[in-house]
Order: sequence, then structure tokens, then C-alpha cells
Amino acid sequence: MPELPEVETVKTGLQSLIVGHTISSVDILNPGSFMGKKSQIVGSKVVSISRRGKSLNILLDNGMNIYTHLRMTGQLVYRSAEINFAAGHPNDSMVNDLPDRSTRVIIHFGDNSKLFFNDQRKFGWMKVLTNQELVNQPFLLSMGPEPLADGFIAYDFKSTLKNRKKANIKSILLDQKVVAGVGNIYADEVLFATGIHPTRPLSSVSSKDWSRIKNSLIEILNLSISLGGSTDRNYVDAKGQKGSYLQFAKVFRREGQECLVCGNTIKKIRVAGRGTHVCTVCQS
DNA sequence: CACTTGACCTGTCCGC
DNA sequence: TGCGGACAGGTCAAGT
Repeated sequence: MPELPEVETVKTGLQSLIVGHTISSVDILNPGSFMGKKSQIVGSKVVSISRRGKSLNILLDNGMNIYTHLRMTGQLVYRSAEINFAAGHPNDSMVNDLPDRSTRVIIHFGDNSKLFFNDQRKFGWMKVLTNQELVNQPFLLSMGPEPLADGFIAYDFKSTLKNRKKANIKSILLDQKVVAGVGNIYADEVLFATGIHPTRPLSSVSSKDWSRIKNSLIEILNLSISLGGSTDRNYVDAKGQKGSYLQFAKVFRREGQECLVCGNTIKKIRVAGRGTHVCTVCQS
């Protein structure tokens, strides 16, 4: 599921692949995936790509934006005019010729290259917005700080959360209003790294715990970015390549296997409506 | 207001 | 083999 490291990897890929390209036409295969008028983006040139939390923005030279969220199964895959098949993955059904049945929007560029917005479950979206509309998006206005931005280490979780005592730590880490970009994978990994059980109530999380959480978040997110993110099921980057962070995950998707620290069996429980991976010896 | 649960979708997997 | 149901998890709406 595209979380911060995955969206960051897509952003980096798109920066090298589509900046400077002019949009020549847009095919909307699923109207629910695309909000706004395509006439407002056709003829414009891509200026820059930016990320906030798990959301991505493509800025155009006419002042319009293509604000995008991949949600659970979204992909943004670029293909040049010459190469439609991804090279080197002959047996990989996830990286195939495009469009496929999950393709919802195709953005065509002047050099006949294309950007495919694929989204199996149709939860993701692209919104055409003016700069003013973009900055007024409620989702962006309420979003918490970027964990990889300067100053995050000084961020005071305790004061942000002063009215919240009963919630468990995992649902807090998943709350985009508290901190941006953390999803199920990295919440589980950070809580393992800090020895905190996911169901711990906020009232029992100390300042020292928060300090460990912040340091661990930064370390884990940076490691994942360096590995191209995590591919659990659907995620691929802008070139259609999978990420390899899950090879280094300590608990996520490791239920039934031995804890790499203590040897106890990793368990899968349900917290905040999410599948949650925990070592009950290392985490309390 | 804080917090929890269900809805949104589609594909995969598991048991019968 | 086919079929039903559980499950996957980001965000928002509706419920307690």
C-alpha cells in the first residue's frame, strides 16, 4: 500500500520522467477516478512533482495541478513511446503491458509517451485543481507534520495529543492529522523497533517513548526510501518496478515466523480495524 | 469532541 | 472444479 516511502519513490521517478513533458490528451477510462475537466490540463507542461504525506501533486505551467492519491492499489506508471512492456519481468503479471484492466486514466504526452494511472480497487483519485483550490483541500489543511522534514525531531506529540488519552498508539500513528505519511506497514515496524505494543493507550506513552518513535520513524522511512519502498501486493514505482523494503521488515507479514530478536513467534492481531503484527515478548 | 465501525471496491485465497 | 466468504488497508462518513 503506498505509504510515505512508496509515494516518495514515485515522486522521484516522475521528476526524472515527466517534468518538461506537454500533455497532449487524456483518456478517462473510469470517470470516478478523475475529478475536474481534462480540458484544463491538455496543452500544459509539467513543471514539478511534490509529495505531502501519501498524496502527490503534479504542477503544470498553466497554474493547474493534478492532485493525486493512490490510496490502496493505485499506481502511476510511465511508459515511453518505444517501450510499452517493462523490461526484465517476463513472468510478472503485476508489471505488464499497459493499459490493463486496472487502468483508470491515461495521460498522453507530446512525444507519444504515456502516464498510466492504474488502480485495481478504484479508491484512488486524480483531481484537477487551481493553486487556490489545492491549498484549500481540507485533507491538506488538516495534515500533520512531515516526518522527514527539518524540525520533526522537535515536534511535540504530547501537546498535539493533549486531549486524547484513550486511543491506542497504533491508531494515533495511522492518523494523518497527527503525523503525515504513516500507514499500516511502517506503524507496525516502528512500534516493534521501539518495543511498544500497538494496543498501548496513549496515556502510557512517555516523552522518552515519543522520542524513540520519532527517531525510529525517520530511520525506517529513510531505509525504505533507499530500497524503493515496500511491495506487499500492488505497489510499483513510476517505472513499474517493485520495492524491496519488506525483505528487511521485522514484523510486517511475518506472522507465524520467529522474531529476529528473541525467537518468539510473531503474532497477527487486529488493532484499529487493521491487521497488526507484533512480538509479544519484545513489545509491551 | 473523542473514538469506533462500516463503506467504498476488486482480486485473491481458503474451506467446503 | 465452483462457490461463498473472509481478507487486504487509506480515508471519510456515520454511529456511539
